[in-house]
Amino acid sequence: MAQQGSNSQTERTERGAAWLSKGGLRPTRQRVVLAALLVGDGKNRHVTAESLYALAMERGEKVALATVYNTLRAFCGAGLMREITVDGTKSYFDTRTDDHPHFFWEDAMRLTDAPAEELEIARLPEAPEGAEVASVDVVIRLRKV
Amino acid sequence: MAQQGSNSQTERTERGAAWLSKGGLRPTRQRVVLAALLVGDGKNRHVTAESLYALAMERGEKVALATVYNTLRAFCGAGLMREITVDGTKSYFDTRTDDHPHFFWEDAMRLTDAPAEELEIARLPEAPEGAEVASVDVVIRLRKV
DNA sequence: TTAAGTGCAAATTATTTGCAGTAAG
DNA sequence: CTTACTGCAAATAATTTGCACTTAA
Repeated sequence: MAQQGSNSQTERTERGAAWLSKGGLRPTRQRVVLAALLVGDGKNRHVTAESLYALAMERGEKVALATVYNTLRAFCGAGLMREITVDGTKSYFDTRTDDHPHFFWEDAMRLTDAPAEELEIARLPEAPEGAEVASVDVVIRLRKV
Repeated sequence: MAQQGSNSQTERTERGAAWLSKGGLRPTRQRVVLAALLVGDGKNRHVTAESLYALAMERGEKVALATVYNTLRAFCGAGLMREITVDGTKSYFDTRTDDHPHFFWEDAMRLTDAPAEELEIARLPEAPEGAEVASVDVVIRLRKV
C-alpha cells in the first residue's frame, strides 16, 4: 500500500533526485527529501521556508530549519526555483522558473500561479539607458469579495 | 537666500501640512517634517524607513527611527502613500498612490517609477471565484548592462 | 484635559552564519 | 580521503511594541 501507481514514495524520490541532478546539486539525504516534497508529484509548488519545513516535519522527515533555508537558496542558485517577492515579511519560492504572473491572496497570504495565457502585455516601458530588463514581475493581489 | 521661489522651507512645510490634513492626520512636528521631506517639492518620492530617517538626520531634524516607521505606516493607512514590495529585506514606500509600474535597480536596490503610459496590459487574468483584484503590481527588474 | 503621538529600549520575526561533526564522490 | 553539507545555536537585520512622557485640539 506504499505503492500507489504514479505517486509512490520511491517515484517521488526518484523525481526529486532527477530534478536535483538537473541542477548539478549533490543529492544529499535532506535535499532529496525536500526535492521530493517540492516536485515529487510533478506539479508546481509555492512554498516559504517555514511551510516547507512544516511539511517535512509532518512527514516525519528530519531536517533543520536552517537547512531548509540554505537548501531553498541552493535550489534558486542552481536555477531550479525562483524567489517571488510579494510580501515584505516572508520569502516565497516557486518551482516554476519562467516569467509568469501570480495571484497573491492577501488575507491568507497565499501565493498561486495565475494563468499566463490570460496575461497579455501589449507594451512595456523600455529599460533606461545602461540597463536591461532582467525580469518582469506581475502580482495580482486578491481580496475576498 | 533661505527663500528661493517655489522651494522655500516654509513652502515645503506648508505643502507637507496640507498633504497631512488631506489624510486627516494630526500635524505633529515630526509628521510635518517628514511630510515636507516627502512631498515638499511636489515630486513623487520612493523611500525606505532608513533612507527617510537618514534624510531627516542630514537636515538636522530630530525624529526617532521608530517614529519614522510608525509614521510611514500611518501615511499608508491614511491613503497618502503606498507600500511597494520589491525586495524581501526592506519595505519601500511611494508617495504616488495609483497603480503604476516600477523599475527596480537590482544592483543599487533602488526603486523608481516607470512611465505608466508605456505600459499597456491588453488582457489580465480574472480574479478566481470569490475574490476580486485589489491591485496589480508590475515591477520591471533592471540589471546594469 | 485628554486622547493621540513620540522616544527609546526591549522584543519579535525572518533569515543568515560560524563551527564542529557527517556524509557523498 | 576530502570537500561539500548539515545541525544547532548564536548573530543579524528590519520592523514592531510597551510604556512613560509630550503635545495638539
